Amino acid sequence: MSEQGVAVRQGRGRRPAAEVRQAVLTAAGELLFETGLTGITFEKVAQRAGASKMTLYKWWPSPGALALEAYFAAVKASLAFPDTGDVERDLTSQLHAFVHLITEQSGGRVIAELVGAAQTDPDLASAFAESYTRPRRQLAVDTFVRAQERGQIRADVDPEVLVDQLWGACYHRLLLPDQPLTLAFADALIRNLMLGIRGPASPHS
Amino acid sequence: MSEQGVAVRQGRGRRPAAEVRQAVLTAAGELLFETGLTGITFEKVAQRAGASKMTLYKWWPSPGALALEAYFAAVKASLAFPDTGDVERDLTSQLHAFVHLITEQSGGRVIAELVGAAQTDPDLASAFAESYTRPRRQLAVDTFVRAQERGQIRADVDPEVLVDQLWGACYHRLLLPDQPLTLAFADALIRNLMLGIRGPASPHS
DNA sequence: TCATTTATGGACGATTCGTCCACTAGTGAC
DNA sequence: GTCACTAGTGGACGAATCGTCCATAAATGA
Repeated sequence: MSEQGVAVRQGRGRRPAAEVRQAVLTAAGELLFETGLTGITFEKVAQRAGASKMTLYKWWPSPGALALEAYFAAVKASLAFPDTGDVERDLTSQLHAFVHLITEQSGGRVIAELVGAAQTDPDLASAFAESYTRPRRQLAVDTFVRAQERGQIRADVDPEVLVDQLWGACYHRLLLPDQPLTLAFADALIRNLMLGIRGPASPHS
Repeated sequence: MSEQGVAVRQGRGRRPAAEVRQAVLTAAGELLFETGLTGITFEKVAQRAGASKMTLYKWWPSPGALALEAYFAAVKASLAFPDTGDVERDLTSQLHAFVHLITEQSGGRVIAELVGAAQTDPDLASAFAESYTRPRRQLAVDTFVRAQERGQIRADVDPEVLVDQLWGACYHRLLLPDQPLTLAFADALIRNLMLGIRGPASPHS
């Protein structure tokens, strides 16, 4: 564990690349959780890491890219999905874990700010899609496909749509907050999809 | 970049407040759709509107707040929901309209950038929630409540959750793009919820 | 050992930001 | 209609930040 605060380093000349890289990522991660994405500038990170600004400009295309890498280096986001053979159970535990992640302290705020910054930074957007959105979607889709093969979910349902109706709904409450993001909400999401919401008076198709 | 749209105005002294306000909102709206939210700074807007920077600082707390107001002034977002007595039809037409809005040219980009900026600007966030998120959610919830009274949707379903599973899913594809945001997607959202996705081998009844 | 590579501290111009000023035209009371 | 008050205008200013560029010196690898 690194010391919180500014790492003052004296001396000119070269430092081992691996050492610098680690110091920069650590400093960026600390700043990210302390001050949010706004606190991430090459200048501040370089100062805290005891590194030269020029080095950061050389290694990362933008502060956002650095923040993204620092975030993943810091949380080592566990992407593992359970597979017990029961979709509903697997989805519940996975969604609960997700809700915990983005509800706890700065976890959700950091993700929200990264998503937010990606809206005006194409490079960050593609980096985020590549290293976060796409792999996570794929794991969820795989879960649905397995459930379809087991007959637990109708075969004519598009798994990609389900991802948006479960995780997307959670992101909605994170990014456009109005209603609370709770475990009960996650349960309701799954229940609505599994059982359907149609009432007795609804016209059949 | 060209000088298109710059309103050159000469003369010192005072101008009527209403005139200035209109000029500022118009200029901000143009800039918003031309260059995105990034193009909205007090300096640039003031120059284009032929207004003084100080006036803008006096009237709006931040460029984001100005952009938000300019956006609504520009699009006069129609919030009207149809009510034909058939939920599924009403939801479909409303979701289609929404998909059109955020799919067409800059409409979606502007909203995405506003939501994005709100992640790091608390003032903009609350303004956005107040004038956009909350009223829109309410209208959707009202639709669901009416449907429940008609027996078209089960009474034990939380309308707020449905909002996230329909509109939230669309925002998900807008803000964390990976899969296309189409009318067919909107239809699939509604179908999944109305019918349910459970297959014959699902362990729960 | 020694030539090469590369990070360091520091400094630089350019840009943008928020504030302040003197000036003057619009506004409203009388 | 007059006149004092209000409020927007152009311009300028310091502060802060950005991206870039040095000369220097430590690490690297042959």
